[in-house]
Amino acid sequence: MDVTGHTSSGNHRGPGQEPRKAASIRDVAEAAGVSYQTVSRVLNGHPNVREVTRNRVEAAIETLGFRRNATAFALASGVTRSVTVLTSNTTLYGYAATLQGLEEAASAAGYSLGVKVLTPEDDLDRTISSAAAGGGGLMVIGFDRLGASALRRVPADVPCAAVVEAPPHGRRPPRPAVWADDREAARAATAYLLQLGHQTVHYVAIPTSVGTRRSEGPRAQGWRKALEEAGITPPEPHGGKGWDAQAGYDEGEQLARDPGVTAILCGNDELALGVLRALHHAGRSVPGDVSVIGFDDAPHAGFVTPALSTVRMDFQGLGRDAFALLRGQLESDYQPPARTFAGTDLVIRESSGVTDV
Amino acid sequence: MDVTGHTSSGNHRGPGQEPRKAASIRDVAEAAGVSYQTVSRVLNGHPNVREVTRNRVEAAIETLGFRRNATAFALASGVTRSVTVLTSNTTLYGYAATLQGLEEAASAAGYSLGVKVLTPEDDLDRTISSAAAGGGGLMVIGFDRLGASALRRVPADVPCAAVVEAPPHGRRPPRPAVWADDREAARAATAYLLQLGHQTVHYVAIPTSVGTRRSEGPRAQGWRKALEEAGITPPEPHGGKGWDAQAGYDEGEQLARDPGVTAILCGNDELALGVLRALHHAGRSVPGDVSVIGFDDAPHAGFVTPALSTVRMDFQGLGRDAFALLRGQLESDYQPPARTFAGTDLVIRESSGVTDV
DNA sequence: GGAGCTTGTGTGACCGGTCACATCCATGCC
DNA sequence: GGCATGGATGTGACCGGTCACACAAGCTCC
Repeated sequence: MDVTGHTSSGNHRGPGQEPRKAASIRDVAEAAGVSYQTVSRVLNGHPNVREVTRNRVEAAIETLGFRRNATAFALASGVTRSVTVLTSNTTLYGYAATLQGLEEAASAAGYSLGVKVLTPEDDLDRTISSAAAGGGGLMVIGFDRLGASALRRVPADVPCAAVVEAPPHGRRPPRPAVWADDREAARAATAYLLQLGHQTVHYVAIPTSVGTRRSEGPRAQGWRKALEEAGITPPEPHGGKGWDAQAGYDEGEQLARDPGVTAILCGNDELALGVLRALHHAGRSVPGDVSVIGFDDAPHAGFVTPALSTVRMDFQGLGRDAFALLRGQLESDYQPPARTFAGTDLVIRESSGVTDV
Repeated sequence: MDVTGHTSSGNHRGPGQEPRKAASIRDVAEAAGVSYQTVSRVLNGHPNVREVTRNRVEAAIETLGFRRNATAFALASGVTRSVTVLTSNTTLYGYAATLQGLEEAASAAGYSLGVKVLTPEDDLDRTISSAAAGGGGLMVIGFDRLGASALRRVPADVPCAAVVEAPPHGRRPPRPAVWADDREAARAATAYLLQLGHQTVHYVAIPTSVGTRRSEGPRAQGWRKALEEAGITPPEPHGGKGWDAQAGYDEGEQLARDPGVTAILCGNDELALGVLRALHHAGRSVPGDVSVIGFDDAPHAGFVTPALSTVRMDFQGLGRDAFALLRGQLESDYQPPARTFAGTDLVIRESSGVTDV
């Protein structure tokens, strides 16, 4: 079945009507019989305008359908109130949720939000430069290599804040940034699985922002640390090439073949879903034969069967905090809250349990 | 477990360095020993500039770290090349995918993209007005009531295009718009279920952009039509209050209690996931006892168990086409492609099957 | 050798707002 | 009555670019 859709592309402009230019404050001024400066005063709510004058101007604004030109305003006043988000992805849950937090915060502060999706093909420097030319600040979602390298390339004179993967101990990101402690979260999740009685825990990695080895991301580090603390030699991590369920399925097929695999930590819930599916196909029950824990707590995680145990992340909080950090650079009198955001949270559902072995 | 995160908010400005203003073309001109106009010519690749002069200017641009002020450019040239998307949601699959298509198209055409999330609380007219003040066009995602009413309120002189629910037969949306024929898609999906041997098909609705009755959306209409064509009186539709899995679960619990329910069409995949979960809890097997079909083909639909049969929608194509429609209004010499986009596609996986009855 | 064209470059006005300052007028006060 | 005060309004410059046009120098051509 392939049903074609429709498009309605009517030119919704009357036949005789000219696409006449938008009214400026001077047009309004003329219509109201005042100077353009008075119109400006009315627009900005300046107190020293007589009641009658104000009314006359407001009437003129109404009849002419005047809207203040934001471009001219920005140029003349030097106030931009806009930020652009640089991200390599907008649909994956972690990114989308961060973006949402960013948007909420920006909107609440009266900022407009631009979004620029980074692709490996385009010239990063050019992209950044044109995004920065807008005048406002830059926000970078640096969960992956593309985002991280974009962050590194932002010129020093451009206001910028980022949300990133937890940086290696003692190392600071190139710009003001916020992050969640997913290293510790991964450690705790792994420790929990060991405590359940599993001999070891396998890891299916997400791509990471740092290095090329898939074992280097903070989640992988936390997993490794938990194993080492328990005196277990970490097995070779899987994955690291993709974020989606298909990637998880591919890795899951391999893992399912190994009877020694009884516990799997996944870098995100999509991967976990794929792993779950592969285990199901291989006839291995979850959590009976294998425990699986995801990461991020995507909206559907609790509704698949078996319901996915996972680590909840406060992506929206991350977005909000990162925006506050940027705002602190943009407005000299704004003090970004120093609070650390709400952290991570291990949520146990059905996909993890005591091993049968 | 509650691990707090960190924020690194260092002021990455050296102690002695002034936050000195960005260089303008006149600064560059002075540094290169030419007039500002010559700098402008170099920036715009004007041919009539001597090789040596060009090099000198480019060197000055490099040393001063000059970036052309996009605001001033927009004001002076009258070219904006930016569009703002008005949407009530950014994370739900259909919205996110549409947004992605929009962004791709905008980016490819050299436009920057703004996003403004609509909430029931904020003043629509004010929001629209401030979004339109940017100068560029407006794109509205009108899948729901909020989006649809925003679309209706966009002033006639503001360039605008939308992606909407399929409008009622013969009716046109208030602005140039694109849509998928989900009415027909729902009809086909329902007909397929009937053909499998089900006596009737129940419907769990998504909220819709039109009217208040949950039966009025195009998907509901298609479902109803298929039943009527088969001489079956449509049962009362369920849902219509939410988009997410929890809403689906709530409706699924009710449906699970009714042994007469053997086939369920859901307004989206999230709802279907919730329904699946509720059926599972009630001990009714899918597709053995009940067939379930979703809508949208979200990324995880194929990886849940049982894999979800669903209707694939080309949201990205919708986004691209809507952008082309807007671009046609913004650039007088740009002719939007008249092609109808790729349509919907019923994808059968595991959650639908022949009834046991 | 000057008219006429092309090439390279500079000047002034303008886009649509804001800001600093000047002006006009009505008060209040001594 | 003279003067400081302050409210209401207007004027000119400016933000950082672009555009239209002027103009000088070099070249061709008759």
